[in-house]
Amino acid sequence: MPHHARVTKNVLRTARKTTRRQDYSSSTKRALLDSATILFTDHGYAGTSLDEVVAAARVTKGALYHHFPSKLALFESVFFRVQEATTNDVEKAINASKDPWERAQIGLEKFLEVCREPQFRRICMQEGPVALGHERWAEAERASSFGIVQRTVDDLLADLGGGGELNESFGAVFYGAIRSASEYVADAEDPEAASEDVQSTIAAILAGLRLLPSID
Amino acid sequence: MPHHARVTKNVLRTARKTTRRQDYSSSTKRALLDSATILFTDHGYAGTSLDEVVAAARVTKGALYHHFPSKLALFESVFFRVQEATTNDVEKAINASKDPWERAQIGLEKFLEVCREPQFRRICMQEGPVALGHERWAEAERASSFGIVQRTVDDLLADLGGGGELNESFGAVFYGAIRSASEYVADAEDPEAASEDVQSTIAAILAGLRLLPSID
DNA sequence: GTCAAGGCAAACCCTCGGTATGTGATTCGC
DNA sequence: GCGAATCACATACCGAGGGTTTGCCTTGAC
Repeated sequence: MPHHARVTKNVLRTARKTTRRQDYSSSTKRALLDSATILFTDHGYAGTSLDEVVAAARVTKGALYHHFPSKLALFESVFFRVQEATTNDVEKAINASKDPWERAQIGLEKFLEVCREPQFRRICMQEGPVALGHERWAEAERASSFGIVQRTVDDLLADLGGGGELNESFGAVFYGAIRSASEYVADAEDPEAASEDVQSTIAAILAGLRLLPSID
Repeated sequence: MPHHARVTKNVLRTARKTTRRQDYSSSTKRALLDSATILFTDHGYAGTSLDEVVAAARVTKGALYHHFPSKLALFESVFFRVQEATTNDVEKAINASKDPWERAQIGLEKFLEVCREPQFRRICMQEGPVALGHERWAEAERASSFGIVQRTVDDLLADLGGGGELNESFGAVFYGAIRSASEYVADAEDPEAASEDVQSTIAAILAGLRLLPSID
C-alpha cells in the first residue's frame, strides 16, 4: 500500500469516526427502537410480538437478538429513551424561572402537555410499571418525573418555612395528583379546557397552603 | 314414585336449593378464583400461567375453560371480586359519619389501610389497567374507588360553597393523590408513621382550602 | 490475499393460551 | 327404577410467539 493511501485513509477515518459497519449497525438498532416504540405505544408490551417489530424494522429476529438480549431489554431501551426525552423537555421548561411557585406552575403546564403524547403515556405511565415490574419502574421514576416533582415540592415547602418532615409525603401526594390530573386532561373531550381546570385546581391548593400559619 | 317420596324430595330440594352437581361446580369455580387470586397477586397477570392456576386448584384446563371463556375473563372475575370486597369495606367505614370532612378523613385512613393488602394493590391498582386495558379499567374504577373519592370531594366542595365547575378536576387530583399516597405508605419502612404523615398532609391541604375565600 | 470478527438471516425449540373431543358421574323423563 | 340426556371435567392436541443455535457473508486488519 503506497504511503499517501494510508494517510488519506487515516484522515478520512478520523473525520468520520465510524466505520461503515458501525453505521449499518447503529442504523439497524435505531430502526428497531423506532419500530418498537410505535408498536409498544399502539398495542402495549404484551400485545406486541417481536415478529411485528422486526418486520416493521425490515430485519429478522437474528438482528434483534444481536442488539438486545430479550424482549424486556428492548422495552427497557425504548422506555428509557422516551422517558429521558420527555423529562428533559420538562426540566428545560422549568429552568426558565427561578421562583419556586412559578417553576411549579410551568412544570405542571408542561407535564400536562407531554402526557398528551401517546408515547409517554402508554410506555412510561401505563406499560412501564407492569413490564419492568413495580420496583424497577419506581426506581426509574425517582430519577426522572418523580424526582422533578419532589424537588419542586421541596422548594415550595422550604419557601413556606416548613420543617421538612412532611416533604416526602407531600411529594408523593403531588406526584400522584399530577399523574392523575394528566390522565384526566388527556382523556378529556376538551383537553385545553381540562388543562386550565387542573391548573386552577392545583393553584387553589397551593394558594390554600400559603394561607396556613405552618405546615408541620 | 310414592307420594311421600316426591314430597320429601321437594322439601329437601327447597331447603338446599342446589343439586349436588351444582355444589361441586361452584366449589371448583371458587377454587379456581382463589388460586388465581393468589397467583395473580404474586406473579402478575402475564407472569401467571393457566397450568399453574389449574394445578393449584387441583383441576385441569378443561375445568377452567368450562367456567371461564379465557384467561382474561378469569382475571376479570378475580379483579371484580377483589375490587368489590375492598370498596365495600371503605364505603361501610365512610358511612359511619355524616360530616363530609370527617367522612373524608375516615375514607382516607381506610383506603390507606386496604391498599396495604397485596391483593388489592397488585390486582386492582397495578395489573388491572394493563390487563383489562386502560378504558375498561377506568370504567370499573369510576364505579368503585374513583366514584367514592369523587362523591366525597363533591361534598367537600359543596360545603365550601363552590360553584361546582372544578369538581371533576378536584376529583381527579384527589384520586391520584390518594392512590399515590397509598403506594407511598405501602412501600414505606414504617407504614404506620407514613400513614400518619399522609393524613397530616391531606389534612393540611384541606385546611388550606377552607381558608380560601372562594374555590371557583 | 487471507484471516478474524461482527452483523445478521434462517431454521429450530419450548412454553403457554386456546380448542376439540372424549368420558364418567349426575339428573331428568317416564 | 331405568334409560337418555346433560353436565362437569379430563385428555390430547394446535398454533403463536419468545428465545436459541447455527452459519453465512460482508467488512476491516495485516
